[in-house]
Amino acid sequence: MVNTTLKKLSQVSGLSISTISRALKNHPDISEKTKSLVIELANTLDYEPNINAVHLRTQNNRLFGVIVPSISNFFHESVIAALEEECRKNNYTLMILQSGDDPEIESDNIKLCRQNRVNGLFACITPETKNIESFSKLKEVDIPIIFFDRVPERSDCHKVCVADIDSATMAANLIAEKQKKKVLALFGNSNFLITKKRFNAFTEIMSAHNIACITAYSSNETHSEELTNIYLAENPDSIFCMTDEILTGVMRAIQKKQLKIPDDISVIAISNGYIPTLYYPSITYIETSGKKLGKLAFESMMSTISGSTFIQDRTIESVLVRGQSI
Amino acid sequence: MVNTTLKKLSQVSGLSISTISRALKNHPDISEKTKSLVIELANTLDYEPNINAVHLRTQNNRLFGVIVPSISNFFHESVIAALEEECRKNNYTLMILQSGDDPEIESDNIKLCRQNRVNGLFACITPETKNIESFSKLKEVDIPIIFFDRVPERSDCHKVCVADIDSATMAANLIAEKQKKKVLALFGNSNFLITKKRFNAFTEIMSAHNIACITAYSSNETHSEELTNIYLAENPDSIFCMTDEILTGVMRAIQKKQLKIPDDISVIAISNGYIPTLYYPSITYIETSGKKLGKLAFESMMSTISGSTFIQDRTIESVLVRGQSI
DNA sequence: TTATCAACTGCAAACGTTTGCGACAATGTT
DNA sequence: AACATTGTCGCAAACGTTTGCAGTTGATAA
Repeated sequence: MVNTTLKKLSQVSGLSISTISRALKNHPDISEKTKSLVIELANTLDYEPNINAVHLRTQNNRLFGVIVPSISNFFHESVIAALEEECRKNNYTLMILQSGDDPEIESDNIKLCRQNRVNGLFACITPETKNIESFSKLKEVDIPIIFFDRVPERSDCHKVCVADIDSATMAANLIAEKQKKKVLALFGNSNFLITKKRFNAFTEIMSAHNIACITAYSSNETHSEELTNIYLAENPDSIFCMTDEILTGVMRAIQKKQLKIPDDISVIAISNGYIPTLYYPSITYIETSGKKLGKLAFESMMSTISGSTFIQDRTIESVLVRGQSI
Repeated sequence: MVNTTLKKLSQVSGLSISTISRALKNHPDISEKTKSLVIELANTLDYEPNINAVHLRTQNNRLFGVIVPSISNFFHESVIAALEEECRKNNYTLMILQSGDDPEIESDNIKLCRQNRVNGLFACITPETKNIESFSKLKEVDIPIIFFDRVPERSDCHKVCVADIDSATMAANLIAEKQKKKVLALFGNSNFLITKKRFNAFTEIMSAHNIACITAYSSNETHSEELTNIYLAENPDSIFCMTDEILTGVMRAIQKKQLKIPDDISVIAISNGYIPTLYYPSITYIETSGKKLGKLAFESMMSTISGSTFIQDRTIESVLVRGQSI
């Protein structure tokens, strides 16, 4: 069966297309009698407006795009979930795109956003995104972009990030407070601005408290496990994990060696919150909430869309969630 | 700046809109000289076709929808990832929708699919979806639906599922093979067909081997943990977990009680594969691959779209992934 | 010269909506 | 009786494409 259109409703009812259209959107020009008649007819014929035609005509898609490296990631998942919820509330649609951390796919995705005439884009850039030229094309056509989590370094764009320095500082301070003497600190991809900032903040506090600090970078689970095995030889009394991936690697190494947490070794992480609860004793972590980030990013989008020329640069504050691992 | 359109390209170049359109899609009617001229112009003006107009005109959106309860789920995540990859390869777009297991949102999502004139829908229904009336409306307008994972019981619809009986059977057989005497078996939502089938298959094998079997249903982590604590009093020598959520609950209980796996107790699960590897010793599990399911669902979609009237009813076979937990 | 042909390009309709404007009848006002 | 007002409704253009068909060239053949 072919789709019902306004034209069909018009033919069946004998009313004009414009009357049908107005009746369905409760326009004051149309009499109540006609309205109810049209609405009933539309229901029996299962009319659904063709959204392409609507958008073409109104030039407003009520559509946002979001580009993440992968939806298979606790943090980005929760960001998307939050964005989705807000979109639903505000009657927007969300187009979810995955870049796979590939700049080429990323630029394809941006093209898709342009073709779809999105009203705005939320973007978490890939590590390799050096220039944001493909993004600037969006700006040329007045499509606002809210960068989140991994953002460009330049200052002339909207950003919503988790606390970079703060979260590292909180973890470091807790380690100092607990009188730890030697910490193994594992950081994520060293290309990211956030990693650099956290690294500096963390190591600074360590040296301020005269705590020995072994540092290394790792961006996946297996590598983290290897690193842990290597540096465990130096007998650290605590381990700091900057990401969930690092945490799982570290935990595998610890479990294999049958070390007791927190007696043999303490663990503290920065996390979105799910992974740390899987272990026993549960891992103490600094929560960087994707939900909050999503909500804030959406707010920023709405305010720039409604005309604010203010450059949004906002930060989610982190909170310490105490487990028994330190 | 406003978007570049064919009309603008036409005005700038002095060529007609139709020539522009044809030149951009390499139509043989247009001379090479004109083509390269137009293409260059389009590039400098950053032309991107308005996809709404294209779809409206061509009546083909190259768009699929997928409805999942939530993308925050290991299994559905991997299904989506697979679908997305196939879509990209075949030049389709994927519209990802979350129902939150709420039938009302589900039906809103279906409406969205209709409004967007999707070419097909992949759907994982909510536990409460009793009648599939809202889905049948899609069928009326010739939008094919491939149900996956959680599917309606009726036989007149396309389905792609993970092995229900097989996976339970494999787990049960391994338990028997390892000479276990008393097993605690935790199953998921008892409303689901898949749970019933697995329950029956599992318990049947247990009784065939004279293995004592304590069974219970649970659909979240906390509840599973409680159940485990309760039934651990009956000293089972092994635990079967039908889902990842159950597994994490069970593991928390086990870790709290400091039980040694597999000496004190054995564990076996049905899982998508990520969670079992987090623990040490790693958990033996029956893998139900979301990736494979996604690929198969896409295949089914393509074949029904290209005219096959055959009712697709396909199953992903499970494979045993041996850890050290049994 | 005229007819024929190929190569190239433009006209105009159509996809399904929304919406400014005008038409028309019925009613109220002077 | 003439006019203004109000309540309903339809006409037609526009959004940005695609595409069947026809038109315009210039060259070649008769």
